[in-house]
Amino acid sequence: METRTEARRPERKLTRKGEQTRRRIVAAAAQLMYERGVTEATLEDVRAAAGVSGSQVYHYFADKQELLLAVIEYQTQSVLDMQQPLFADLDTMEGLRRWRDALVEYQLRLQCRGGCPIGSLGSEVAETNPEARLAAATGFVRWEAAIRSGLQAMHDRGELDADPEDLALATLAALQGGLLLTQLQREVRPLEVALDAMLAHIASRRVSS
Amino acid sequence: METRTEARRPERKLTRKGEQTRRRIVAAAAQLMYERGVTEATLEDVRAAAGVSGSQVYHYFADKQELLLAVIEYQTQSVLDMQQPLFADLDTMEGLRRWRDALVEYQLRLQCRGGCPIGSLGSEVAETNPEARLAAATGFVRWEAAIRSGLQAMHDRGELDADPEDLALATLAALQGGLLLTQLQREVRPLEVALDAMLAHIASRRVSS
DNA sequence: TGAAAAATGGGTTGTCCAATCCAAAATCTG
DNA sequence: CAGATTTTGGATTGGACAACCCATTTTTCA
Repeated sequence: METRTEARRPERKLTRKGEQTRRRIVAAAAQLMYERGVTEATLEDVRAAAGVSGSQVYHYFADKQELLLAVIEYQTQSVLDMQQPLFADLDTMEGLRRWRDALVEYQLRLQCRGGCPIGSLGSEVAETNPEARLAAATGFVRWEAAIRSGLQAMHDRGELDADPEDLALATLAALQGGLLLTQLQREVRPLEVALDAMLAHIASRRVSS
Repeated sequence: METRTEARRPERKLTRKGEQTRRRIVAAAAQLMYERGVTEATLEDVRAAAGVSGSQVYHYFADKQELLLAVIEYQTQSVLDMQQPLFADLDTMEGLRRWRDALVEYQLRLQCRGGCPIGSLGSEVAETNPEARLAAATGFVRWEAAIRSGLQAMHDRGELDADPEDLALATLAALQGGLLLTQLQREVRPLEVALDAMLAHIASRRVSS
């Protein structure tokens, strides 16, 4: 797969059916790339998993690269959607703790497999695919913004004596590192202690008014 | 590349020259796999980069999998060797800070490219290659142990009111997450704030005797 | 020093996979 | 409903790459 630097081709108009088929392909590709990595997920696998035939994939995507970019956006949206209900409460320690618990719980359900969908993709493409690297980086920027907004609210209420931007970025880093180690060790403990340490750090910066 | 679960073949005896050639192959493979990822680093590339010809690679390694395992061990050793001088001082806040500075400095020199050699390999192979996943996990266990021993010394002196094992694991997680985000964003800030937050957390658990 | 073992060179094979093509069926739109 | 457009099916091609083979040269060591 070559890295393309050209502009995205103009979106063709899709019928309802076409839209559905496209969606199915992206979802199947996302799943396979998550399970096996980008290079090991062949378009033949994607074709079969999506239940489409022959040239379908190339009818909706110029090449594997374009499909990959769609998958990165799809995974970013999925990850954010899943946490959406929890983001609203990240302006209290209780909310942060519920968020932490949910992340740990989720990894347990997955038996510590898979890691972070964005992080895994990002790591794989970072050095060989500038466009995809940027897409993953953008996903993380959105994720970080969601975390920051809770901490910012805490800060605005005068309850936090630290830069919310730094704290949010550090928290996301701890989460990513925790997920990676959890994935490799097949134990949730790395994720738990990483998040706990970061929450303790945040708590220690709280102002007892 | 298929995942082999069989036992390692008995090491053949190597001459001095053979030893050197093997080393060159592993070093070249490590570099290429670091730059391009495992699947994109072809054995033809490795052959050329190592300056060996034709069947050399298969003379020293049964298949790509065996070479990959050798590379993971090689990278683990490299990473630990590079930090060795700093590990000894991880029992003081000053030592921890010097370690932090060195890691940040190193990423700056690399222009934030490449990420962590072990983490990148680990992430790529985690879900498709149990043996390689285990090798990467083992590398991290060794790394964690090196960090822990400093914190353990602090704890043993009664200067640290926290579990050194948890702190070491959390610190490694923050480091890994920081490296990943730094690699994707091409800025050192994620690594800086992740490590700073963790050092601040450790400092906050210090006992002012 | 000479036979055995190890190292090297280069060619070959079979498979897998991204990408392309052409024609047929379904769907939309005036 | 009819012509245009979109969607689908299946077959094919061309290239890349892991893995294998055998002959030749170099090194070891008895």
